[in-house]
Amino acid sequence: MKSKRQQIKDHAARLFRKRGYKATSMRDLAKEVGMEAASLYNHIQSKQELLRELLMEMAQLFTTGMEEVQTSPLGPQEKLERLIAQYIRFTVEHTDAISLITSEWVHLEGPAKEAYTLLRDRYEDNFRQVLTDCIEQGHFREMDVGIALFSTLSSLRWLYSWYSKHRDVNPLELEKEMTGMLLDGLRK
Amino acid sequence: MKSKRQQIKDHAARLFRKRGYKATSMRDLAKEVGMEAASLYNHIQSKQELLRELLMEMAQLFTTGMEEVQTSPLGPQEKLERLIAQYIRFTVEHTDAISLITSEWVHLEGPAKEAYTLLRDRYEDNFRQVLTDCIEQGHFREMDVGIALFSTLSSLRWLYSWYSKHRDVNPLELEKEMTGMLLDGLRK
DNA sequence: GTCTATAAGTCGATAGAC
DNA sequence: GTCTATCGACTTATAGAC
Repeated sequence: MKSKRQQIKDHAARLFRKRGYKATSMRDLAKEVGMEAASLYNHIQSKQELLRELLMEMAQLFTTGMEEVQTSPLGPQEKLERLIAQYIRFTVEHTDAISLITSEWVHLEGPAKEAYTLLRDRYEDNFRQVLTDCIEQGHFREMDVGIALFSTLSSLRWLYSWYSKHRDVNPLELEKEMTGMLLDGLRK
Repeated sequence: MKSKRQQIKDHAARLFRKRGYKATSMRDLAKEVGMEAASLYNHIQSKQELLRELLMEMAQLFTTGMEEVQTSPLGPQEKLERLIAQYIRFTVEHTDAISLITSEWVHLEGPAKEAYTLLRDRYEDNFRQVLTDCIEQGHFREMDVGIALFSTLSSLRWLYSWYSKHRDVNPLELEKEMTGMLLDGLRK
């Protein structure tokens, strides 16, 4: 049985994804949970706290995941494949909360915003390093690493919007298709 | 010399991109333009009108662009390359307004929302058909067209966020890199 | 722990002087 | 065409009864 606090967070993640943080009122959220807006405050401190916790939990997920891959004895190409598979798994398991890391983080206030962007930038730096290693090993084309990183992460970041409309797809099949797309492109 | 109305729209596009439609107040916008909020209403009807016009202009741009490609005598692969190049050109020329088509369209109200999503869905259907033709011609791998479409458009849709931080890049170089990424992937 | 009532502030938009 | 002043609705959050 989920705590009422967790139920509120789950509904908040879903509403923030569908309408955005600013366009979701505490009255909207309360209605979804099945109580009055004032009652929410017996379980949470503020609307901002909901956004902060949801985003920080996802940032922590990615940080831990990156550490696991980085400390593994795998080669760069296997690390990249592992990172892609990991991103897809996170998206399947936390579709609503994952969606917030793409756009809603801009509504973080105070020190939380800096803490969040620090973790995000660190993740991207590590991801970029894996791509650089892949190129240096000679298995990947000589390319602009910045564009390759942006293009790869864009596909992964927007997977949630596709997945939320195709929840029936087999995650393993999705992983195979996405990895093929990113590594080998569209062309035969 | 740009009309004051156009100046307001340009500033609105930039603020909507940076903070989002809901988080941008008419007082914010007025300050950027250099007047009081009430004075904006001598040039525009409403905040919603700003979003509607910005989005509909972009939708029209893509609709016309797709018609040009579809009625051309090119083969499917050349059509795809043309569509990618076109998307990149639109992003370079209208970075702020283009950004809105990715996420801010959800804040459209009334019939405009349906009119917008109709144009968007039609564009995506045509794009999907080009991909399908590419596969049937045998030049492309056998793959899930839905995932290929989503992945390709994700990279293109998020180009604006990368480009707004790298305005110095040569658009032709960008086009070459992006096309290579999408068609041939990361791997050599 | 949930409710009603409300505080305190912001929002989009308008009225009317100049 | 720009301003000041303001309306009415909506916002997050709190106070206090039960």
